[in-house]
Amino acid sequence: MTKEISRGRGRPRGFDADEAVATAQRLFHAKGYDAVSVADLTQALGINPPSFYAAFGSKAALYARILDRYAQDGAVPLERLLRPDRPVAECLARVLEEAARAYAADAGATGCLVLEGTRCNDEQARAAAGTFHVAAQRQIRNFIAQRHPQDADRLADFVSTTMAGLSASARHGQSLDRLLATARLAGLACAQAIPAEKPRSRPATSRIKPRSERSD
Amino acid sequence: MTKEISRGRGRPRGFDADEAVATAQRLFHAKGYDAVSVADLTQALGINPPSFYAAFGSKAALYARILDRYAQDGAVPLERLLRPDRPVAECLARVLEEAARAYAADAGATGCLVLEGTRCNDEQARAAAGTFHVAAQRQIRNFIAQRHPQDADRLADFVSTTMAGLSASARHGQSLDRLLATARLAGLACAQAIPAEKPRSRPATSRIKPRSERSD
DNA sequence: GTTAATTTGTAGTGCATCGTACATAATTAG
DNA sequence: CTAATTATGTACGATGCACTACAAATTAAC
Repeated sequence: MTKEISRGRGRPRGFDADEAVATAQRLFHAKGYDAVSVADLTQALGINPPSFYAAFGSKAALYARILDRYAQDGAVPLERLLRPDRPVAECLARVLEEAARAYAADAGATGCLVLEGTRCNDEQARAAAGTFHVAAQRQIRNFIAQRHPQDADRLADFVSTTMAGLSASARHGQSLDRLLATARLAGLACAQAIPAEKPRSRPATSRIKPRSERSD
Repeated sequence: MTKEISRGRGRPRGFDADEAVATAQRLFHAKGYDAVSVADLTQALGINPPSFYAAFGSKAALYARILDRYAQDGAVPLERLLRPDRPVAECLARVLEEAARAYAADAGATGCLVLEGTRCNDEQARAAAGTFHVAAQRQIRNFIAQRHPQDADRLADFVSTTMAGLSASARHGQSLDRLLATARLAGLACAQAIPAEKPRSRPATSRIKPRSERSD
């Protein structure tokens, strides 16, 4: 019903913008922001520079749009994993495990798009990625603080730093198995650091986590 | 006595090469390989491009020379920290702690020069940094394998990944205190992962580590 | 059909990059 | 003093970068 809203008067666009964003996301994720030139993008999209700038404004603006898309779809789904009805340590372990999976999911686009973006040399792109990064850090910190306020800072730092390490090691070519082993070891460290939630290191009920939310 | 060896016949060099390397190291460490242009270097050194290329060959060659210097002086001294006469877990914890200190030592040049160099966009520079990175990884792995061969792979991965995370978090602006807290938590995880070396989590002899090797 | 609006393709602008040609300066060997 | 050798300064080359001016093309509105 709302299909004709975007059908303005002029010449219709010769390519699909959403599809182009997905293609560009793959490129940015695979090579990093700096290593992708506008020429690379226009060639991959089969368009010319004026079409690119008319559609997306600039390379940095397209990148910001892609970060939004990534935070909703491809990233680690913090909202689903940080559950108030589960032990904090278990949730953090799941976050680290899912990060390992996400960062190794595509062999041609390893690591975290946001975390790697915080290292690029373009100021706008770096700021855009940084916004998502600090938002994720704060989300983790606030989740911990609700039940373990005294340990929130250092545990959130540990989780964030471990995620950054996982992203780096994924970029260095480590396999999913190796990343998962590291994530699980870090998850155990989280459990050890939380003092009195579950006195035993393993959950006494031996409840099996449902696999419905697994990404693979 | 060996001062005249380099005194060839021609016009003497108008600047000190070693001093220039140190200056360039600061620049590369502060801004990253890609963000430092030859113009930045020549300006910082007070020389012109021909002098730069005559002395160092190329930007990548100078960077390789700097990596050598860094591996000897500024990096985490693995040879001193991985001691056969101390528990493996204690040594790994020391490595992580010293990494945190080194990565936050200079507020204007945070992170690890090698680890950050593995992410740059120049193929030569990336390969040079990668060589030092894999050498350090193997050194850690071999150290663990001498006494705990079954846990060497996953523990070495955990330590390497944590160091990469510490470097990233240092670049993100985390203070030394926060990095140290993360490093210590990861160090405890190492101790937990090693099965039967020291059954208690704290060394029973309560032996105080000598401070002679501390860098600060 | 005419006009307004939007996209497209060609070509190019301005800028930064790494690296160099060439003449000149400064030093030593003979 | 002369010649050989090395470093320097000026200026430039070649390439890649993000981005755009402009006219032609394609559509909807009237």
